[in-house]
Amino acid sequence: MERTRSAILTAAASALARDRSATLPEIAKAAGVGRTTLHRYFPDRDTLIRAAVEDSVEAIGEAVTEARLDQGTPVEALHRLVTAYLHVGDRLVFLFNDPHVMRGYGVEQPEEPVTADPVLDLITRGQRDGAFDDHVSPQWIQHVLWALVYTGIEEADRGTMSRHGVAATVIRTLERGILA
Amino acid sequence: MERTRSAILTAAASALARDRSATLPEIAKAAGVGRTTLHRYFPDRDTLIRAAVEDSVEAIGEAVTEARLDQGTPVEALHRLVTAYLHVGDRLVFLFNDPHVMRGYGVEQPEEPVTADPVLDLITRGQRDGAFDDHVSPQWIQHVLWALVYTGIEEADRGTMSRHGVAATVIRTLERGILA
DNA sequence: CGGAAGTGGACCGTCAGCGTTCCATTCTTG
DNA sequence: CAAGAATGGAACGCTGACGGTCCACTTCCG
Repeated sequence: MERTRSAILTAAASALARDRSATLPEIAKAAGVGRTTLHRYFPDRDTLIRAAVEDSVEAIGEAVTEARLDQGTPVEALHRLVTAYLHVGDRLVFLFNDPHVMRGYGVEQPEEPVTADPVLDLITRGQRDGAFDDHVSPQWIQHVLWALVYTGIEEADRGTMSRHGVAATVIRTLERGILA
Repeated sequence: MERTRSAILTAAASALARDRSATLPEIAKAAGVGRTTLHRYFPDRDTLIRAAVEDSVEAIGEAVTEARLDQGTPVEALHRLVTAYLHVGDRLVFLFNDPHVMRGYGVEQPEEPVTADPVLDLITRGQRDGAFDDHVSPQWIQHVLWALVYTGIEEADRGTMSRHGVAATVIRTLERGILA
C-alpha cells in the first residue's frame, strides 16, 4: 500500500528528527507498523533513510512551490516562505540534522546545476530589487533563513512560544535583526 | 596526567561535533591516545560525554567571561561575544548537537536559578537601554545568537567563508537582519 | 640504576541493533 | 465465500561497539 509507505517515511523523518539514532523498531512503532512491514518496504536502514530524505526534500519542495515565491514583492514572498517552512517543520529538522544533507544534499544528484532553486531565485530577486541585503551572499541568507526557522521550530516544540507567534517572531528577527 | 585528560576532552568534543556517533577508538585516536588510556580516564562512554559537556560548558563560560559583557555599550559587548563564540566553535557545535543540552543543559544542575548568565544579562541590559529589540524575549535573542554563530561556523568549516569574514557577516545579519 | 607510574596493544565476553526468515492472522477483492 | 495479498509477532545468526583485563614497554625520578 502506498499509504503505508508514506506513513513510514513521515514517521521516520519525525522520529529521526527528534533522535537521529532512533532504532528501527522505534520508527516502526512510530509509524504504527510492525518491524516486519517496515523491513518489507525498506530492506535496510540505509535505504529507509535515503527514502526519507528524498521524501522530505520532495515535500519541502512542494511546500515551497505552493508558496509561489515569484509572485508579489520579495518581502511578501519571504513571509509565505517562512510560513511554508514552519508547516513542514519536522521534515526540515530531519534534513537539518542528517549527516548534513544540506551541504551536498546527500541524495546523489547527477551534477544538476541546481540553478532552479526557487528560494535562491527569490533571494537574488530581492537583492536585485534592493529589498534584501546585497552585502552578503544569497547562500548566506538562505542558511540564515533555515537557521532561524529551525530555531523557531525548537521554540514551538518546547512550548516556549505559540505556533503562531513563532512565524511572526522569526520573520521579525529575520528582517530587522535584533537591534531596536 | 591532567594534560592528557584535557586533550581527550577537547578531542572528544571536536570529534563528536563532527559525528556524534563517533566511536571510542576514533575519539582515542583523535586525542592521540590509546583506547586503554581513554578507558582509564573515563570508564565508559557516558562518563566521557558528560565530562566533555561539562568541560565545553566551562570553556565557553570562560570565553564569555573574558569578553567582559558588562563593559561598554551592549552593541560593543555583542561584537566581543560573537567573536568569543567563534573562537570556541568546536565546543559550541558539540554542545549544540548533543541530546539537546541547550534546553535542559543535560548536566544536572541543582535547580540553579540560572539568573547569573552574563549573556542573558547583556541581552536584557541591551533591551533596557533601547539598543536591542524588546518586542521579543531575551531567550529568543539568545537562541538566535547561537543559531547564527552556528551557521557561521558551518560556513567557515566548509570553506565558503573566511574565518574573519564570518564574524563580520554574523554580526551584520544579527544586528540588521536580511533586509536592505 | 632500579622501581613506580603511565601508556597502549591485544584479547575477550557481552550486548544491542540489524537483516532475515517463518508463519499465523487479518484484510482485501473477485 | 474463497483465494490472494498484506501484516506483524517471534525467533535466529551476525556484526560492531563497548566494557574490562592482561601485559610488555617507555618514561620519569629517587
